[in-house]
Amino acid sequence: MSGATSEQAVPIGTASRLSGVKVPTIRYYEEIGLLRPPARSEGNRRHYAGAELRRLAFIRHARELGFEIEAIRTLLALQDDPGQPCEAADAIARARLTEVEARIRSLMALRQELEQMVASGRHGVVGECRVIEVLADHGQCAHPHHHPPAVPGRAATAGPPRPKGRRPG
Amino acid sequence: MSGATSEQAVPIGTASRLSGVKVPTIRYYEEIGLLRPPARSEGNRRHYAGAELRRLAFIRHARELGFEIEAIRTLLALQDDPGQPCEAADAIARARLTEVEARIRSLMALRQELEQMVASGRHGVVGECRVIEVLADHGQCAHPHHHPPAVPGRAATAGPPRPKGRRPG
DNA sequence: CTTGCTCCTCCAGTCGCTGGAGGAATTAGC
DNA sequence: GCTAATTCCTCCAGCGACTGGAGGAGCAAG
Repeated sequence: MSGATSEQAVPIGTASRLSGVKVPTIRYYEEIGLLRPPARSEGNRRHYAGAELRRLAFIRHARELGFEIEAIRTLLALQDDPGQPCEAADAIARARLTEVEARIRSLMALRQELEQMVASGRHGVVGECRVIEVLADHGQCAHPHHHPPAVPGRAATAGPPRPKGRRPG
Repeated sequence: MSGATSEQAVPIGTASRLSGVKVPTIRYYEEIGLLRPPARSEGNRRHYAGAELRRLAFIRHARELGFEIEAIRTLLALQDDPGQPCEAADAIARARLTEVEARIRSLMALRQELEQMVASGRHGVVGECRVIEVLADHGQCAHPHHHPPAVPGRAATAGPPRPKGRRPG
């Protein structure tokens, strides 16, 4: 909207360089409907102009912050319709913040355990290796960072490590 | 090694409950060679005894700590051979610790940005929504948490968000 | 003896890309 | 004008680490 110097359309490679999003990823975003199909040249090449480039930068930034594709889809829809109430966008961001906070807590617990593992200094052989030992015996963990994996009689049916997909941020 | 009360073989469902690893996941571990194929009953059912159950617990714990399958493969091989030097295991654990530390730093930067996004209080419409605004304009980020996505003339060919695969810990 | 549970194998799908094959079009240099 | 290099096109398979469903066999209890 404001003073963008270059409002001309650029090919996909340039869009990639400008946004930091790889070429196949840009095409992928188009395929899944995050990015609208851009205009094509005579020779069938995609050409991206200001609006699409801004959209791409938006997506990139949101991905860096770890928003899922579906969340970004919602955010983009909201952006396209500036009269909408802002609550939905706020809610998405707050949900993401909660996730990030939980993840930080979890990682800090893991860090502590890993630190204790590697802190015991160099010892010759695996037979007396603290790393292997601690991995083999969960009871040696100082703190209950993750749910106890259940040892003796019966156990929790619930969650193994984590569900699925990657998590960028 | 020490006093395991039940040394009898159990079926896969029980092994799952004991270890906290889902049944299909146990079969998957066997398929990719992390777990050795256990003995089978007459009716072709898997039966897990002490050693395999311990191996499964080891894998589970290592996965919780975010070790990749290939790292776990190495750790298991080391465990099987207690005369080996411990360095390899230490190195794997230290590498993982470094990863976790980097991830914590990155997440804390994201948290900060997300906090700023949501901190601006409730405002009516998307048109003046800080969340959307900040996402659209990377320049509004307080700190350079992620590499600048390249705006004007030329830009970095290098890395978008993150490479691949999931990351549990 | 039937009901209901667990188990078997096989295979496709998840998420968010990534990269290769095979070919067309554009651009750069001579 | 011609060639060579680069960029682009589409299609499709693969990554990691599972997850879950279909369709069927086995087994233990009532």
